[in-house]
Amino acid sequence: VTDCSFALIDGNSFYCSCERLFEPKLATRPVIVLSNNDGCAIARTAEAKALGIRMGDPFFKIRDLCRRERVAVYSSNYTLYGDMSRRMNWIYEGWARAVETYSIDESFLDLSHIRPAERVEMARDLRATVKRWTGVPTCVGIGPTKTLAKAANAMAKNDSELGGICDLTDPGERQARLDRFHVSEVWGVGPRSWPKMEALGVRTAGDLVRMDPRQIRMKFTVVGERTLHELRGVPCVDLESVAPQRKGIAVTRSFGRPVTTLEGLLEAVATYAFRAGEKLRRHGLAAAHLSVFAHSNLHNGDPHFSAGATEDLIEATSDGLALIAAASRGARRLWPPRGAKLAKAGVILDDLVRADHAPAALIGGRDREKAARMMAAVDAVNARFGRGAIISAAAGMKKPWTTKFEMRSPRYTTRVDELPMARASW
DNA sequence: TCTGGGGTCCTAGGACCC
DNA sequence: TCTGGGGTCCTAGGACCC
Repeated sequence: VTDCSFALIDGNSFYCSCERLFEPKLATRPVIVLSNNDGCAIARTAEAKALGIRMGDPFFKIRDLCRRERVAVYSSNYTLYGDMSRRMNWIYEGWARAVETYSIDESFLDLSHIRPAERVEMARDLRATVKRWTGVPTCVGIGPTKTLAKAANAMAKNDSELGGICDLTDPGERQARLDRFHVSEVWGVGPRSWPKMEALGVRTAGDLVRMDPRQIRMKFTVVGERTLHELRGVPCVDLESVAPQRKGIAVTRSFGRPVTTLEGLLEAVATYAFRAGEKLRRHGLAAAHLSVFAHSNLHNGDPHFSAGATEDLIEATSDGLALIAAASRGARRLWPPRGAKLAKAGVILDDLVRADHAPAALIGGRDREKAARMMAAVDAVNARFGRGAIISAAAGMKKPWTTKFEMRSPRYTTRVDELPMARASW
């Protein structure tokens, strides 16, 4: 085994940090960012956490607290976060032998080419550069496996004395720290597993390291066994510098207002299907199956309804209009909702194939050339004038059901008409 | 009393991640 | 009034093949 080394670098309270970039006066104020539909808190700064705001807290339950404590509240601005993420990854490429973009705010770096004694110094430079070039504060975890790098990253976050960097390369220090690291914080050990682990006497990551791999495999399958070996420093999970081909694409949204009519549902699924088509085309893929689902509010005691329908496409396609047609068929099949009000719907594409490998239907297919030319034109116009410049009429014009984003910041870095304004006086 | 031995594919459900 | 939106992988069991 060669001397592997990975780093996990991530943005601190990433969405909140992105919002702070263009509102410097928020630097010391608590900030939170809400999920789609302004539903729950999904990102909180340290100041917001200190006020007791938890991950996933419904906004309507903490609204008063936020007003009282002058918490800055934002809707999600994925365009901004995605662009900042792209900039950060571009920086990482210059430091690492290979980079795996793991999520919008986390990347694994392959540091095997850097001598062990120099890795922390390098991490310091990287953090400083990311801060200087993007403004986003980060933490770095270093270890001989991805699972250890991930744990190290969490340790760097939790222990302010570490200065944002934790290195678990040294076996002695590693063991000491793993013994103080609760097993529920380990990457791959979820809320279903850790109570079962505690029942086996496993409380910390260090306890897990000392277990018999065969016993862990029996109770937690190979997934659990891999985690154990990774914590021992034996790499079982490779760095994926090339993103594997997508297996499915979903566009699902809660409604800003409940939907009670078939027309409303048809507009919504047409909107989602069209958007799903855009994602397909950006990846050069086509879908052979399309599913539609809709359900009522699952939290508030309203009459319950939940249904889905899957449509076969005659041939795998990325044509937005063909997807809308299939989504409409699906929506009509699951209608009516038996008196329930619909709170959410979605479109899911499965069985994705590369568009240039998609077999053509012998009978009943469309004119694929023509459809492809039209979609290319639509994509070009929307790229230039903004998404939604051209839509399908089936998506509707008024859209009373549209998901709420009532506190969204401008798309500062990607839209000319939303550029930040600087004023100077002298 | 006793009923083969090897496969593949698909699906649903569970668990996990951010 | 009000509670997110994406993904992945593994396993067991059923259906089927020769």
